[in-house]
Amino acid sequence: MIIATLRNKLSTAARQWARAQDLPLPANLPLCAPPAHVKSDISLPWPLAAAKAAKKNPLDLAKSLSEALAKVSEVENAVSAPPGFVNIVLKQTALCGNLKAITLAPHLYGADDGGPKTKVLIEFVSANPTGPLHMASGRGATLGDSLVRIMKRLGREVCAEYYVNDAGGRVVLLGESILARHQQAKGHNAKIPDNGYQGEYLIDLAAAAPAQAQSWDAQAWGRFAMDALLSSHKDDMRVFDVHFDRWYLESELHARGAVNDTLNTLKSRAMVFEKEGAVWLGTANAEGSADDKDRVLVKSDGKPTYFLPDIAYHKDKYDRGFERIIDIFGADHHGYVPRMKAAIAALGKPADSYHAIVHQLIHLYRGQEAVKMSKRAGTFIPLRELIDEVGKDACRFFFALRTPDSHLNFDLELAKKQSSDNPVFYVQYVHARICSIFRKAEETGLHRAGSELPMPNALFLNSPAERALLNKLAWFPDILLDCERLLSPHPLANYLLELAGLFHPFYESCPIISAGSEIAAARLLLIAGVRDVIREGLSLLGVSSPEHM
RNA sequence: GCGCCCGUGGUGAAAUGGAUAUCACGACAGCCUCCGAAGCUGUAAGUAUAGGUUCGAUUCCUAUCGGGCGCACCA
Repeated sequence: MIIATLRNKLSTAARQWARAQDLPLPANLPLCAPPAHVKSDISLPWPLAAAKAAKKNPLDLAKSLSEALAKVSEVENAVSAPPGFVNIVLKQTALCGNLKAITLAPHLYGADDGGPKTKVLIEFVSANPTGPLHMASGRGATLGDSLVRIMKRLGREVCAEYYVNDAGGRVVLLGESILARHQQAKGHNAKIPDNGYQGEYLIDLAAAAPAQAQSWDAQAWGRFAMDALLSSHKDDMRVFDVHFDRWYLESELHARGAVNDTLNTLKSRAMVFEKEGAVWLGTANAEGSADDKDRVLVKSDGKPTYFLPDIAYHKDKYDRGFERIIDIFGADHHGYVPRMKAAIAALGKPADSYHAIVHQLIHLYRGQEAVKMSKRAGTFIPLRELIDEVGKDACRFFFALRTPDSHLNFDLELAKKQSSDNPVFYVQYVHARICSIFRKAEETGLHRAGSELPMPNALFLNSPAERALLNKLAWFPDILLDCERLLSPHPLANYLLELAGLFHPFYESCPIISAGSEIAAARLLLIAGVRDVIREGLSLLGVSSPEHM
């Protein structure tokens, strides 16, 4: 946790310096990893930002600050660089101490940084149980699950939920659709409703129904299909290594009257009005409202829209004590965000307690041709097919590499063909290679399995390739904080790719088994650190770390 | 029409307003008697366009062009 330690020490030193200079105190001193051509471990751009307000030359500020920071015990040297950076080189002993700490307790590296203990609920996927999960759900699942893992490691109290829309008119519509498939299978001339579910998965599902299904009505068929599809969603998530603390059923809300209670709450807060026989949430003209329209809560036929139970569900999240609510949506639902924000405000909850992550959609191609994905029309690629064809690790890493904002095109045929080019294997290969080196070290008697490697002499691990690895390992905890701040695992995936990229040049230039025993021990410690950080990092992404490939 | 998101080498992506824009795939030229060649070394190639703000813009603002998505008493 050397970067976190340095952040504290450098900030303290900078505050003392600023006081002596009669300058405004830097609230937090941002530490950056320097660009490739700068040969230092930490870079501080702060003097550039502060120069204007202080009415000083940034380079002069940097020079003066660097002298103050050079006194921090972990700092080898601190120098100013134009136009106003402070570049810091860390002591070899400090980086080696960090390395040693990683290998002693890899699972604690980057863990619990003493940050906020707010209770967080992250809801994701939440696909309707009216068809198999499709490929696009893989993106939200990867995003949510990786984020939950990262935040848990950082010591946050976070729960993952999947909301299941198992109530309302969809049950009957699904039932009518599968019943038609059932009758077609018996040779009858049955028609799937126009707005029903055309997907061929209902043919197999109808065939799998028990004997007593002969007497079922559409409602019973719908119940049967929905149970089966929900169960397939659970299987898919298990295979994709995505964990939910709770599968929250919409029917639970109706069963215990939470939907009506929520309506009454909104009424008592004077957020509701009646018009044309329907009940509306008056969000259009509410002060500071996120939404520009009023929304129907109860239709003129007396039935609630999807929106009212959704509000009830979100109210329940707050009622259960969660202080921060994060919803993950695909871009096809982004229009939903303003109205949910307005609903949160209508419930009297603070606006900043609710956050929606909107990830862009995956556009599916077959060759040059775009394929429109639709569960109703049955034109989609099931997530399960993608996992089976490309592999869980490759899928998750592929999705984890991109920001939620990126629009990505996906050609399944290409993905299958190129799956061996997937960057995840580049990272996993480093892990397997290091494991192989340890096996070799044991065979040759250089190292005993399970024995502790000594703290290296400061004269070792000094070559550029070794220093680069030591430095990169030091930034891992900071990367996890970036992921939390950006609410996305993509900085971690990119970090692992860069770490792996630094290992291979080291491997080429620094032999281990054939080196002298002291150097060998130091290098074994270094690669143990790389191995551990890769394993920890991949596991946060839900990706395995094989010892052989 | 209105709103949200995105335009980065041939392809796919990265870069809290910071330094000489990073990585992988592909291309080209090399490297296995040597701890795993799923690897390494080197070369060529990039911020859609036009303005603006700034000491500094891939990043912020405006316009244009291109693409995705959304604008129900469906969910």
